[in-house]
Amino acid sequence: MARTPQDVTDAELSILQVLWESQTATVRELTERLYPEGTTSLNATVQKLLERLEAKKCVKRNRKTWPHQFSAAVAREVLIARQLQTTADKLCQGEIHPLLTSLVKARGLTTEDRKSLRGLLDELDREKK
Amino acid sequence: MARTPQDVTDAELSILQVLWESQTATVRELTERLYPEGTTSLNATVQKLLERLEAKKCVKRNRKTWPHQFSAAVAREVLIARQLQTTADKLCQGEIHPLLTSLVKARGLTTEDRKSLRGLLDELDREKK
DNA sequence: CAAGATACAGACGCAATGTCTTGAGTTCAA
DNA sequence: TTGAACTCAAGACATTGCGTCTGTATCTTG
Repeated sequence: MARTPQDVTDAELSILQVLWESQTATVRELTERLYPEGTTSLNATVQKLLERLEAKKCVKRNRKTWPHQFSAAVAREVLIARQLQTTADKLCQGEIHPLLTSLVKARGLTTEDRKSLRGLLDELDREKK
Repeated sequence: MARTPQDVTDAELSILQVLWESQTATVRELTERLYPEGTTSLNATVQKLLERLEAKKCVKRNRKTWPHQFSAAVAREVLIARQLQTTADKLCQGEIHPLLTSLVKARGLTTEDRKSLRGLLDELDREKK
């Protein structure tokens, strides 16, 4: 049973989190944000993580500027959707309905939440008609 | 940035999948089911996986019988919920609403699905009044 | 008791992932 | 223009997770 590598790893995700709020950032900025007390070698760490994110097409790099400017190439929503699909594949043979049921049954769904959900469902109904 | 071990690994999950349908099984039965062509050393592999699952309280072992009988100690639904929460924690600061939105917007939601969802929401509304 | 099966403890090996080293390229002030 | 300081790039390294295997103790049955 071979192991399946992660989509986006924890350290990589922490980088994306920053990029999602900052739009754009340099290696130095990211390092300072993520490892305020860190040594300078962590610059290389961040650089490597960015390199891997770029390979996964999760980050865009602008090589025209100096230093390079990095920005997110995937929205948070995309990662969420991807992760949900992975969960569905592993635990429900790809079905997403069980996930919905689980979430709806979970505590922490406010009246507001339920209302907005209904709104979404209504929209879908109208679309598919 | 330390790595976070997985809740239930892939190989472990494959064991649970079998237990979920069989209710109960021995090491031998599990091995034959999961590795039909396998060598006998895989018995030890399965044994080890069961041992780890037991430590994680995902599997119960009946030591009164010989050979031991194993059964699942967590329902699939629990793992689903746990996994969803993990996703929410990593990507939405614990909020589950974004997950719902993502799922509802995803393709593959039939009219039936939407109807049953509404049913669930109605139930909730009645509960909370 | 002997033989065969099962249980258990520990070790092994590979791959994933976070980190670091080194050397080359780039910019800019003196 | 040259040197100092910064950045980039490629690869190596260390730790750990995880699937697998070996060896030995323990149990059951004939």
